[in-house]
Amino acid sequence: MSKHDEIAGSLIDDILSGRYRPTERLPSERDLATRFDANRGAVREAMKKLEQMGLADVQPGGARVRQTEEASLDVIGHMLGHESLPDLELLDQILVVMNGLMTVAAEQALLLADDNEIAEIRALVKPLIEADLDREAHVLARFELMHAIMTASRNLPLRLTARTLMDQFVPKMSHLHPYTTVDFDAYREFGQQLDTALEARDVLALRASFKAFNDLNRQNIVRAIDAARADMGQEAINQ
Amino acid sequence: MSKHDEIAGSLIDDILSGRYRPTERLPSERDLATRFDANRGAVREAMKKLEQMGLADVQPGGARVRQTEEASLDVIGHMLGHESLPDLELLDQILVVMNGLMTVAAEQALLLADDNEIAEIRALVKPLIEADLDREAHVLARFELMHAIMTASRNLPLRLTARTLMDQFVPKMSHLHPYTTVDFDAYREFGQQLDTALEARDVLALRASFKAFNDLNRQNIVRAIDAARADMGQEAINQ
DNA sequence: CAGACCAATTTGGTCAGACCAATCCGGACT
DNA sequence: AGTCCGGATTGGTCTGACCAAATTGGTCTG
Repeated sequence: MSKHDEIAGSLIDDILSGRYRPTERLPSERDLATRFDANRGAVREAMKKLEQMGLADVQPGGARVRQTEEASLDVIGHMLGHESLPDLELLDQILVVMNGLMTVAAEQALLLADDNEIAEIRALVKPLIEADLDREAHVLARFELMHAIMTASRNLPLRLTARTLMDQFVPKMSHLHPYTTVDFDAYREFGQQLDTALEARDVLALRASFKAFNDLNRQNIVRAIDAARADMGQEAINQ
Repeated sequence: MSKHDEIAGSLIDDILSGRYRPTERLPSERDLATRFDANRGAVREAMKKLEQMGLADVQPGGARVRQTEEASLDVIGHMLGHESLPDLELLDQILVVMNGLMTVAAEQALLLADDNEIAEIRALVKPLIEADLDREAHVLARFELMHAIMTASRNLPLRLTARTLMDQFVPKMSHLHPYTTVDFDAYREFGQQLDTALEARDVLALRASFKAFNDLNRQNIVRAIDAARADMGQEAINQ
Protein backbone atom coordinates (compact mmCIF):
# COMPACT_ATOMS: atom_id res chain seq x y z
CA MET A 1 0.00 0.00 0.00
CA SER A 2 1.50 3.29 -1.07
CA LYS A 3 1.69 6.25 1.25
CA HIS A 4 -0.89 8.38 -0.49
CA ASP A 5 -3.38 5.51 -0.54
CA GLU A 6 -2.95 5.13 3.19
CA ILE A 7 -3.48 8.82 3.79
CA ALA A 8 -6.45 9.00 1.43
CA GLY A 9 -8.05 5.98 3.05
CA SER A 10 -7.64 7.46 6.49
CA LEU A 11 -9.11 10.79 5.44
CA ILE A 12 -11.98 9.15 3.57
CA ASP A 13 -12.88 7.10 6.60
CA ASP A 14 -12.66 10.19 8.79
CA ILE A 15 -15.03 12.08 6.51
CA LEU A 16 -17.51 9.24 5.97
CA SER A 17 -17.59 8.49 9.68
CA GLY A 18 -18.34 12.14 10.34
CA ARG A 19 -15.13 13.04 12.17
CA TYR A 20 -14.85 15.89 9.70
CA ARG A 21 -18.21 17.54 9.08
CA PRO A 22 -19.34 19.11 5.80
CA THR A 23 -18.10 22.67 5.19
CA GLU A 24 -15.46 22.07 7.87
CA ARG A 25 -11.88 22.80 6.88
CA LEU A 26 -9.43 19.94 6.64
CA PRO A 27 -5.94 20.41 8.09
CA SER A 28 -3.47 21.97 5.68
CA GLU A 29 -1.42 19.75 3.40
CA ARG A 30 1.76 20.66 5.23
CA ASP A 31 0.13 19.84 8.53
CA LEU A 32 -1.11 16.47 7.31
CA ALA A 33 2.31 15.77 5.87
CA THR A 34 3.94 16.03 9.30
CA ARG A 35 1.08 14.12 10.98
CA PHE A 36 1.38 11.19 8.59
CA ASP A 37 5.15 11.56 8.47
CA ALA A 38 4.91 11.85 4.72
CA ASN A 39 5.99 14.01 1.86
CA ARG A 40 3.67 16.83 0.96
CA GLY A 41 3.38 15.32 -2.51
CA ALA A 42 1.90 12.19 -0.98
CA VAL A 43 -0.65 14.24 0.95
CA ARG A 44 -1.35 16.15 -2.22
CA GLU A 45 -2.14 12.98 -4.15
CA ALA A 46 -4.44 11.92 -1.35
CA MET A 47 -6.23 15.28 -1.48
CA LYS A 48 -6.52 14.88 -5.23
CA LYS A 49 -8.30 11.62 -4.65
CA LEU A 50 -10.67 13.16 -2.11
CA GLU A 51 -11.45 15.86 -4.62
CA GLN A 52 -12.18 13.47 -7.47
CA MET A 53 -14.38 11.43 -5.16
CA GLY A 54 -16.32 14.60 -4.51
CA LEU A 55 -15.68 14.38 -0.79
CA ALA A 56 -13.69 17.59 -0.50
CA ASP A 57 -13.40 20.91 -2.24
CA VAL A 58 -9.77 21.86 -2.39
CA GLN A 59 -8.74 25.43 -3.12
CA PRO A 60 -5.94 27.76 -2.22
CA GLY A 61 -6.75 28.85 1.29
CA GLY A 62 -7.84 25.41 2.40
CA ALA A 63 -9.78 22.25 1.63
CA ARG A 64 -13.37 21.92 2.76
CA VAL A 65 -15.50 18.83 3.27
CA ARG A 66 -18.44 18.42 0.94
CA GLN A 67 -21.88 16.96 1.47
CA THR A 68 -21.98 13.20 0.96
CA GLU A 69 -24.83 13.71 -1.50
CA GLU A 70 -22.43 15.47 -3.83
CA ALA A 71 -19.88 12.70 -3.76
CA SER A 72 -19.01 10.28 -6.52
CA LEU A 73 -20.41 6.76 -6.69
CA ASP A 74 -17.04 5.49 -5.52
CA VAL A 75 -17.87 6.34 -1.92
CA ILE A 76 -20.27 3.41 -1.85
CA GLY A 77 -17.40 0.96 -1.78
CA HIS A 78 -15.91 2.69 1.23
CA MET A 79 -19.27 2.89 2.96
CA LEU A 80 -19.61 -0.87 2.64
CA GLY A 81 -16.66 -1.14 4.96
CA HIS A 82 -13.41 -3.04 4.75
CA GLU A 83 -13.46 -5.74 7.39
CA SER A 84 -16.78 -5.79 9.17
CA LEU A 85 -20.03 -7.03 7.70
CA PRO A 86 -21.60 -4.54 5.33
CA ASP A 87 -24.76 -2.73 6.31
CA LEU A 88 -27.78 -4.64 5.06
CA GLU A 89 -29.79 -1.50 4.40
CA LEU A 90 -27.10 -0.13 2.12
CA LEU A 91 -26.81 -3.48 0.36
CA ASP A 92 -30.55 -3.43 -0.17
CA GLN A 93 -30.38 0.00 -1.71
CA ILE A 94 -27.64 -1.11 -4.08
CA LEU A 95 -29.63 -4.15 -5.07
CA VAL A 96 -32.64 -1.97 -5.81
CA VAL A 97 -30.57 0.15 -8.17
CA MET A 98 -28.88 -2.84 -9.78
CA ASN A 99 -32.22 -4.48 -10.34
CA GLY A 100 -33.62 -1.32 -11.88
CA LEU A 101 -30.68 -1.09 -14.25
CA MET A 102 -30.92 -4.78 -15.15
CA THR A 103 -34.61 -4.38 -15.89
CA VAL A 104 -33.96 -1.41 -18.15
CA ALA A 105 -31.20 -3.34 -19.89
CA ALA A 106 -33.44 -6.33 -20.43
CA GLU A 107 -36.21 -4.16 -21.82
CA GLN A 108 -33.79 -2.48 -24.19
CA ALA A 109 -32.41 -5.83 -25.21
CA LEU A 110 -35.91 -7.07 -25.93
CA LEU A 111 -36.44 -3.96 -28.04
CA LEU A 112 -33.19 -3.97 -29.96
CA ALA A 113 -31.92 -7.52 -30.16
CA ASP A 114 -32.60 -9.71 -33.17
CA ASP A 115 -33.76 -13.29 -32.78
CA ASN A 116 -30.19 -14.49 -32.85
CA GLU A 117 -29.12 -12.42 -29.87
CA ILE A 118 -32.24 -13.40 -27.96
CA ALA A 119 -31.37 -17.01 -28.64
CA GLU A 120 -27.85 -16.45 -27.30
CA ILE A 121 -29.22 -14.99 -24.11
CA ARG A 122 -31.68 -17.84 -23.74
CA ALA A 123 -28.77 -20.22 -24.15
CA LEU A 124 -27.23 -18.61 -21.08
CA VAL A 125 -30.46 -18.96 -19.15
CA LYS A 126 -30.60 -22.68 -19.88
CA PRO A 127 -27.86 -23.75 -17.45
CA LEU A 128 -29.76 -22.14 -14.62
CA ILE A 129 -32.79 -24.26 -15.48
CA GLU A 130 -31.31 -27.56 -16.53
CA ALA A 131 -27.70 -28.00 -15.55
CA ASP A 132 -26.69 -29.31 -12.19
CA LEU A 133 -24.25 -26.59 -11.26
CA ASP A 134 -22.33 -26.23 -8.04
CA ARG A 135 -22.44 -22.98 -6.12
CA GLU A 136 -19.49 -21.31 -7.85
CA ALA A 137 -20.58 -22.26 -11.32
CA HIS A 138 -24.07 -21.04 -10.56
CA VAL A 139 -22.82 -17.62 -9.53
CA LEU A 140 -20.67 -17.44 -12.64
CA ALA A 141 -23.60 -18.41 -14.83
CA ARG A 142 -25.70 -15.66 -13.32
CA PHE A 143 -22.99 -13.07 -13.90
CA GLU A 144 -22.54 -14.22 -17.47
CA LEU A 145 -26.26 -13.91 -18.08
CA MET A 146 -26.38 -10.41 -16.64
CA HIS A 147 -23.37 -9.39 -18.69
CA ALA A 148 -24.94 -10.68 -21.88
CA ILE A 149 -28.14 -8.77 -21.24
CA MET A 150 -26.19 -5.61 -20.49
CA THR A 151 -24.28 -5.99 -23.75
CA ALA A 152 -27.47 -6.65 -25.71
CA SER A 153 -28.91 -3.39 -24.41
CA ARG A 154 -26.40 -1.59 -26.68
CA ASN A 155 -26.37 1.23 -24.16
CA LEU A 156 -22.93 2.36 -23.05
CA PRO A 157 -24.04 4.69 -20.23
CA LEU A 158 -26.18 1.89 -18.89
CA ARG A 159 -23.33 -0.61 -19.00
CA LEU A 160 -20.89 1.78 -17.39
CA THR A 161 -23.32 2.67 -14.64
CA ALA A 162 -24.05 -0.94 -13.84
CA ARG A 163 -20.41 -1.94 -13.92
CA THR A 164 -19.37 0.91 -11.67
CA LEU A 165 -21.93 -0.18 -9.12
CA MET A 166 -20.95 -3.83 -9.49
CA ASP A 167 -17.28 -3.05 -9.02
CA GLN A 168 -18.05 -1.48 -5.67
CA PHE A 169 -20.33 -4.25 -4.61
CA VAL A 170 -18.77 -7.54 -5.66
CA PRO A 171 -15.41 -7.26 -3.85
CA LYS A 172 -17.19 -6.65 -0.56
CA MET A 173 -19.13 -9.85 -1.05
CA SER A 174 -16.00 -11.95 -1.24
CA HIS A 175 -15.55 -12.55 2.46
CA LEU A 176 -19.25 -13.27 2.69
CA HIS A 177 -18.88 -15.95 0.07
CA PRO A 178 -18.14 -18.86 2.40
CA TYR A 179 -21.52 -18.31 4.02
CA THR A 180 -23.60 -18.11 0.86
CA THR A 181 -26.13 -20.76 -0.02
CA VAL A 182 -28.12 -20.94 -3.23
CA ASP A 183 -31.75 -21.90 -3.61
CA PHE A 184 -31.30 -23.69 -6.92
CA ASP A 185 -34.97 -24.49 -7.34
CA ALA A 186 -36.01 -20.88 -6.93
CA TYR A 187 -33.47 -19.78 -9.53
CA ARG A 188 -34.73 -22.55 -11.80
CA GLU A 189 -38.19 -21.06 -11.62
CA PHE A 190 -36.79 -17.60 -12.33
CA GLY A 191 -34.93 -19.03 -15.31
CA GLN A 192 -38.08 -20.52 -16.73
CA GLN A 193 -39.98 -17.28 -16.23
CA LEU A 194 -37.23 -15.31 -17.94
CA ASP A 195 -36.92 -17.79 -20.78
CA THR A 196 -40.64 -17.64 -21.46
CA ALA A 197 -40.60 -13.86 -21.34
CA LEU A 198 -37.70 -13.71 -23.77
CA GLU A 199 -39.29 -16.15 -26.16
CA ALA A 200 -42.55 -14.22 -26.19
CA ARG A 201 -40.75 -10.87 -26.03
CA ASP A 202 -43.15 -10.03 -23.24
CA VAL A 203 -42.00 -6.94 -21.34
CA LEU A 204 -44.32 -7.39 -18.39
CA ALA A 205 -43.31 -10.98 -17.81
CA LEU A 206 -39.69 -9.89 -18.14
CA ARG A 207 -40.14 -7.31 -15.43
CA ALA A 208 -41.84 -9.82 -13.18
CA SER A 209 -38.99 -12.28 -13.63
CA PHE A 210 -36.38 -9.68 -12.69
CA LYS A 211 -38.38 -8.74 -9.67
CA ALA A 212 -38.13 -12.38 -8.61
CA PHE A 213 -34.42 -12.35 -9.46
CA ASN A 214 -33.84 -9.39 -7.21
CA ASP A 215 -35.73 -11.03 -4.36
CA LEU A 216 -33.63 -14.16 -4.72
CA ASN A 217 -30.39 -12.25 -4.70
CA ARG A 218 -31.48 -10.34 -1.65
CA GLN A 219 -32.39 -13.52 0.18
CA ASN A 220 -28.96 -14.95 -0.64
CA ILE A 221 -27.31 -12.00 0.99
CA VAL A 222 -29.59 -11.90 4.00
CA ARG A 223 -28.97 -15.60 4.63
CA ALA A 224 -25.23 -15.17 4.17
CA ILE A 225 -25.06 -12.25 6.58
CA ASP A 226 -27.12 -14.12 9.15
CA ALA A 227 -24.83 -17.11 8.84
CA ALA A 228 -21.74 -14.95 9.09
CA ARG A 229 -23.09 -13.19 12.16
CA ALA A 230 -23.89 -16.50 13.81
CA ASP A 231 -20.41 -17.79 12.98
CA MET A 232 -18.73 -14.72 14.38
CA GLY A 233 -20.80 -15.02 17.51
CA GLN A 234 -19.66 -18.62 17.76
CA GLU A 235 -16.04 -17.58 17.40
CA ALA A 236 -16.50 -15.03 20.12
CA ILE A 237 -17.80 -17.77 22.40
CA ASN A 238 -14.95 -20.10 21.53
CA GLN A 239 -12.32 -17.54 22.41
CA MET B 1 -7.63 26.09 -17.39
CA SER B 2 -4.69 24.49 -15.65
CA LYS B 3 -1.94 22.72 -17.52
CA HIS B 4 -2.78 19.22 -16.40
CA ASP B 5 -6.43 19.68 -17.33
CA GLU B 6 -5.39 20.71 -20.79
CA ILE B 7 -3.11 17.70 -21.18
CA ALA B 8 -5.69 15.30 -19.75
CA GLY B 9 -8.39 16.69 -22.03
CA SER B 10 -6.19 16.26 -25.05
CA LEU B 11 -5.26 12.71 -24.16
CA ILE B 12 -8.86 11.79 -23.33
CA ASP B 13 -10.03 13.08 -26.67
CA ASP B 14 -7.24 11.19 -28.40
CA ILE B 15 -8.25 7.96 -26.70
CA LEU B 16 -12.00 8.37 -27.16
CA SER B 17 -11.56 9.30 -30.80
CA GLY B 18 -9.49 6.17 -31.29
CA ARG B 19 -6.15 7.83 -32.05
CA TYR B 20 -4.74 5.62 -29.33
CA ARG B 21 -6.17 2.11 -29.49
CA PRO B 22 -6.81 -0.20 -26.53
CA THR B 23 -3.70 -2.11 -25.29
CA GLU B 24 -1.55 0.41 -27.16
CA ARG B 25 1.16 2.14 -25.15
CA LEU B 26 0.90 5.84 -24.54
CA PRO B 27 4.02 8.01 -24.92
CA SER B 28 6.14 8.22 -21.78
CA GLU B 29 5.48 10.94 -19.24
CA ARG B 30 8.80 12.58 -20.03
CA ASP B 31 7.97 12.50 -23.72
CA LEU B 32 4.54 14.03 -23.18
CA ALA B 33 6.07 16.67 -20.93
CA THR B 34 8.28 17.98 -23.75
CA ARG B 35 5.46 17.71 -26.30
CA PHE B 36 3.09 19.78 -24.19
CA ASP B 37 5.94 21.98 -22.99
CA ALA B 38 5.00 21.13 -19.42
CA ASN B 39 6.46 19.91 -16.21
CA ARG B 40 6.45 16.17 -15.74
CA GLY B 41 4.32 16.70 -12.64
CA ALA B 42 1.60 18.21 -14.79
CA VAL B 43 1.70 15.24 -17.15
CA ARG B 44 1.66 12.99 -14.15
CA GLU B 45 -1.51 14.57 -12.80
CA ALA B 46 -3.09 14.18 -16.22
CA MET B 47 -2.14 10.48 -16.30
CA LYS B 48 -3.61 10.14 -12.84
CA LYS B 49 -6.88 11.44 -14.19
CA LEU B 50 -6.82 9.05 -17.13
CA GLU B 51 -6.26 6.23 -14.70
CA GLN B 52 -9.11 7.18 -12.39
CA MET B 53 -11.38 7.54 -15.42
CA GLY B 54 -10.45 3.97 -16.28
CA LEU B 55 -9.15 4.99 -19.68
CA ALA B 56 -5.56 3.94 -19.10
CA ASP B 57 -3.61 1.47 -17.04
CA VAL B 58 -0.49 3.15 -15.81
CA GLN B 59 2.41 1.09 -14.47
CA PRO B 60 6.16 1.31 -14.36
CA GLY B 61 7.25 0.39 -17.84
CA GLY B 62 4.50 2.33 -19.53
CA ALA B 63 0.84 3.30 -19.62
CA ARG B 64 -1.60 1.32 -21.71
CA VAL B 65 -4.99 2.27 -23.10
CA ARG B 66 -7.96 0.36 -21.72
CA GLN B 67 -11.22 -0.74 -23.30
CA THR B 68 -13.89 1.95 -23.21
CA GLU B 69 -16.25 -0.56 -21.58
CA GLU B 70 -14.02 -0.57 -18.51
CA ALA B 71 -14.04 3.20 -18.17
CA SER B 72 -15.77 5.26 -15.52
CA LEU B 73 -19.10 6.97 -16.08
CA ASP B 74 -17.23 10.24 -16.42
CA VAL B 75 -16.28 9.46 -20.00
CA ILE B 76 -19.87 10.11 -21.02
CA GLY B 77 -19.43 13.83 -20.56
CA HIS B 78 -16.43 13.80 -22.86
CA MET B 79 -18.21 11.65 -25.42
CA LEU B 80 -20.99 14.23 -25.60
CA GLY B 81 -18.43 16.59 -27.05
CA HIS B 82 -17.45 20.13 -26.18
CA GLU B 83 -18.49 22.40 -29.01
CA SER B 84 -20.42 20.48 -31.61
CA LEU B 85 -23.93 19.16 -31.19
CA PRO B 86 -24.06 16.02 -29.08
CA ASP B 87 -24.87 12.70 -30.68
CA LEU B 88 -28.60 12.06 -30.47
CA GLU B 89 -28.16 8.30 -30.06
CA LEU B 90 -25.96 8.78 -27.01
CA LEU B 91 -28.40 11.33 -25.57
CA ASP B 92 -31.18 8.81 -26.07
CA GLN B 93 -29.23 6.18 -24.19
CA ILE B 94 -28.64 8.54 -21.31
CA LEU B 95 -32.29 9.45 -21.19
CA VAL B 96 -33.21 5.78 -21.07
CA VAL B 97 -30.99 5.27 -18.04
CA MET B 98 -32.14 8.47 -16.35
CA ASN B 99 -35.74 7.49 -16.88
CA GLY B 100 -35.10 4.06 -15.44
CA LEU B 101 -33.49 5.54 -12.36
CA MET B 102 -36.28 8.08 -11.93
CA THR B 103 -38.85 5.32 -12.17
CA VAL B 104 -37.07 3.27 -9.53
CA ALA B 105 -36.81 6.35 -7.32
CA ALA B 106 -40.49 7.10 -7.69
CA GLU B 107 -41.42 3.51 -6.87
CA GLN B 108 -39.24 3.57 -3.79
CA ALA B 109 -40.70 6.90 -2.78
CA LEU B 110 -44.19 5.50 -3.16
CA LEU B 111 -43.11 2.61 -0.98
CA LEU B 112 -41.31 4.53 1.75
CA ALA B 113 -42.77 8.02 1.92
CA ASP B 114 -45.45 8.92 4.42
CA ASP B 115 -48.50 10.93 3.37
CA ASN B 116 -46.74 14.13 4.25
CA GLU B 117 -43.86 13.55 1.90
CA ILE B 118 -46.20 12.47 -0.86
CA ALA B 119 -48.10 15.70 -0.34
CA GLU B 120 -44.87 17.67 -0.66
CA ILE B 121 -44.05 16.01 -3.92
CA ARG B 122 -47.54 16.60 -5.20
CA ALA B 123 -47.14 20.25 -4.30
CA LEU B 124 -44.16 20.33 -6.65
CA VAL B 125 -46.19 18.71 -9.41
CA LYS B 126 -48.90 21.34 -9.12
CA PRO B 127 -47.00 24.19 -10.81
CA LEU B 128 -46.55 22.02 -13.89
CA ILE B 129 -50.31 21.59 -14.06
CA GLU B 130 -51.67 24.93 -13.00
CA ALA B 131 -49.13 27.72 -13.03
CA ASP B 132 -48.36 29.70 -16.14
CA LEU B 133 -44.60 29.29 -16.08
CA ASP B 134 -42.15 30.59 -18.62
CA ARG B 135 -39.62 28.25 -20.17
CA GLU B 136 -36.88 28.73 -17.57
CA ALA B 137 -39.20 28.39 -14.61
CA HIS B 138 -40.71 25.27 -16.14
CA VAL B 139 -37.31 23.61 -16.48
CA LEU B 140 -36.49 24.53 -12.90
CA ALA B 141 -39.81 23.17 -11.66
CA ARG B 142 -39.11 19.87 -13.40
CA PHE B 143 -35.68 19.62 -11.87
CA GLU B 144 -37.04 20.41 -8.45
CA LEU B 145 -39.66 17.71 -8.82
CA MET B 146 -37.08 15.13 -9.88
CA HIS B 147 -34.82 16.10 -7.02
CA ALA B 148 -37.61 15.74 -4.50
CA ILE B 149 -38.51 12.29 -5.77
CA MET B 150 -34.85 11.24 -5.65
CA THR B 151 -34.61 12.43 -2.08
CA ALA B 152 -37.83 10.69 -1.09
CA SER B 153 -36.39 7.41 -2.39
CA ARG B 154 -34.05 7.45 0.62
CA ASN B 155 -31.53 5.58 -1.49
CA LEU B 156 -28.04 7.07 -1.52
CA PRO B 157 -26.57 4.88 -4.28
CA LEU B 158 -29.57 5.74 -6.42
CA ARG B 159 -29.18 9.45 -5.81
CA LEU B 160 -25.46 9.38 -6.47
CA THR B 161 -25.88 7.42 -9.67
CA ALA B 162 -28.54 9.75 -10.99
CA ARG B 163 -26.61 12.85 -10.03
CA THR B 164 -23.42 11.60 -11.65
CA LEU B 165 -25.29 11.03 -14.88
CA MET B 166 -27.06 14.38 -14.61
CA ASP B 167 -23.81 16.22 -14.02
CA GLN B 168 -22.45 14.87 -17.28
CA PHE B 169 -25.60 15.60 -19.17
CA VAL B 170 -26.90 18.97 -18.08
CA PRO B 171 -23.85 21.13 -18.90
CA LYS B 172 -23.85 19.86 -22.47
CA MET B 173 -27.44 20.98 -22.84
CA SER B 174 -26.60 24.58 -22.03
CA HIS B 175 -25.67 25.69 -25.52
CA LEU B 176 -28.73 23.88 -26.81
CA HIS B 177 -30.88 25.87 -24.46
CA PRO B 178 -31.65 28.80 -26.79
CA TYR B 179 -33.26 26.36 -29.18
CA THR B 180 -35.46 24.53 -26.71
CA THR B 181 -39.21 24.81 -26.77
CA VAL B 182 -41.58 23.34 -24.25
CA ASP B 183 -44.90 21.67 -24.96
CA PHE B 184 -46.60 22.98 -21.83
CA ASP B 185 -49.86 21.16 -22.48
CA ALA B 186 -48.16 17.81 -22.80
CA TYR B 187 -46.32 18.35 -19.51
CA ARG B 188 -49.61 19.41 -17.95
CA GLU B 189 -51.07 16.06 -18.90
CA PHE B 190 -48.02 14.28 -17.48
CA GLY B 191 -48.41 16.25 -14.28
CA GLN B 192 -51.99 15.20 -13.90
CA GLN B 193 -51.12 11.57 -14.56
CA LEU B 194 -48.33 11.68 -12.00
CA ASP B 195 -50.48 13.47 -9.44
CA THR B 196 -53.21 10.90 -9.75
CA ALA B 197 -50.71 8.06 -9.49
CA LEU B 198 -49.18 9.58 -6.37
CA GLU B 199 -52.56 10.17 -4.74
CA ALA B 200 -53.64 6.60 -5.40
CA ARG B 201 -50.13 5.24 -4.74
CA ASP B 202 -50.57 3.35 -7.97
CA VAL B 203 -47.24 1.93 -9.17
CA LEU B 204 -48.39 1.08 -12.67
CA ALA B 205 -49.85 4.51 -13.30
CA LEU B 206 -46.64 5.97 -11.92
CA ARG B 207 -44.57 4.01 -14.38
CA ALA B 208 -46.81 5.05 -17.23
CA SER B 209 -46.49 8.70 -16.31
CA PHE B 210 -42.71 8.51 -16.24
CA LYS B 211 -42.71 6.82 -19.59
CA ALA B 212 -44.61 9.84 -20.88
CA PHE B 213 -42.16 12.12 -19.09
CA ASN B 214 -39.25 10.49 -20.79
CA ASP B 215 -40.90 10.80 -24.21
CA LEU B 216 -41.52 14.48 -23.62
CA ASN B 217 -37.96 15.13 -22.59
CA ARG B 218 -36.69 13.29 -25.60
CA GLN B 219 -38.91 15.29 -27.90
CA ASN B 220 -37.63 18.51 -26.36
CA ILE B 221 -34.10 17.51 -27.20
CA VAL B 222 -34.86 16.29 -30.68
CA ARG B 223 -36.64 19.53 -31.49
CA ALA B 224 -33.82 21.59 -30.01
CA ILE B 225 -31.18 19.75 -31.99
CA ASP B 226 -33.17 20.09 -35.18
CA ALA B 227 -33.57 23.81 -34.56
CA ALA B 228 -29.89 24.19 -33.76
CA ARG B 229 -28.90 22.32 -36.90
CA ALA B 230 -31.19 24.46 -39.01
CA ASP B 231 -29.75 27.60 -37.44
CA MET B 232 -26.19 26.52 -38.05
CA GLY B 233 -27.05 25.78 -41.65
CA GLN B 234 -28.52 29.27 -41.91
CA GLU B 235 -25.35 30.77 -40.50
CA ALA B 236 -23.28 28.89 -43.01
CA ILE B 237 -25.39 30.39 -45.80
CA ASN B 238 -25.10 33.90 -44.40
CA GLN B 239 -21.35 33.77 -44.32
C1' DC C 1 -19.44 50.75 17.50
C1' DA C 2 -20.42 48.34 13.03
C1' DG C 3 -18.98 47.59 8.69
C1' DA C 4 -15.82 48.04 4.73
C1' DC C 5 -11.30 47.71 3.41
C1' DC C 6 -6.57 46.23 3.03
C1' DA C 7 -2.21 43.83 3.78
C1' DA C 8 0.27 40.01 5.93
C1' DT C 9 -0.02 35.22 6.39
C1' DT C 10 -1.48 30.85 5.27
C1' DT C 11 -2.79 27.70 1.89
C1' DG C 12 -2.92 25.18 -2.29
C1' DG C 13 -0.66 25.03 -7.26
C1' DT C 14 3.32 24.46 -9.99
C1' DC C 15 7.89 23.61 -11.10
C1' DA C 16 12.72 21.62 -11.38
C1' DG C 17 15.79 18.03 -10.53
C1' DA C 18 17.18 13.88 -8.52
C1' DC C 19 16.93 9.01 -7.16
C1' DC C 20 14.52 4.43 -6.67
C1' DA C 21 12.01 0.29 -8.25
C1' DA C 22 9.39 -2.12 -11.50
C1' DT C 23 9.09 -3.26 -16.24
C1' DC C 24 10.52 -3.85 -20.87
C1' DC C 25 13.45 -5.20 -24.52
C1' DG C 26 17.29 -6.72 -27.15
C1' DG C 27 21.32 -9.50 -27.24
C1' DA C 28 23.88 -13.49 -25.58
C1' DC C 29 23.73 -18.08 -24.51
C1' DT C 30 22.11 -22.82 -24.61
C1' DA D 1 14.34 -21.52 -31.60
C1' DG D 2 13.73 -20.74 -27.04
C1' DT D 3 15.47 -18.99 -22.55
C1' DC D 4 17.70 -16.00 -19.70
C1' DC D 5 19.94 -11.97 -18.23
C1' DG D 6 21.38 -7.14 -17.88
C1' DG D 7 21.05 -2.50 -19.41
C1' DA D 8 17.81 1.05 -20.71
C1' DT D 9 13.38 2.95 -20.13
C1' DT D 10 9.45 3.97 -17.48
C1' DG D 11 6.58 5.25 -13.74
C1' DG D 12 6.81 6.26 -8.40
C1' DT D 13 8.57 9.08 -4.83
C1' DC D 14 10.99 12.63 -2.62
C1' DT D 15 13.06 17.31 -1.74
C1' DG D 16 12.90 22.04 -1.77
C1' DA D 17 11.69 26.14 -3.74
C1' DC D 18 8.63 29.78 -5.66
C1' DC D 19 3.97 31.59 -7.25
C1' DA D 20 -0.94 32.87 -6.85
C1' DA D 21 -5.17 32.71 -4.55
C1' DA D 22 -7.82 32.72 -0.31
C1' DT D 23 -8.12 33.68 4.46
C1' DT D 24 -7.63 36.27 8.39
C1' DG D 25 -7.17 39.82 11.52
C1' DG D 26 -6.17 44.49 12.14
C1' DT D 27 -7.19 49.21 10.66
C1' DC D 28 -9.66 52.80 8.99
C1' DT D 29 -14.03 55.08 8.01
C1' DG D 30 -18.85 56.16 8.48
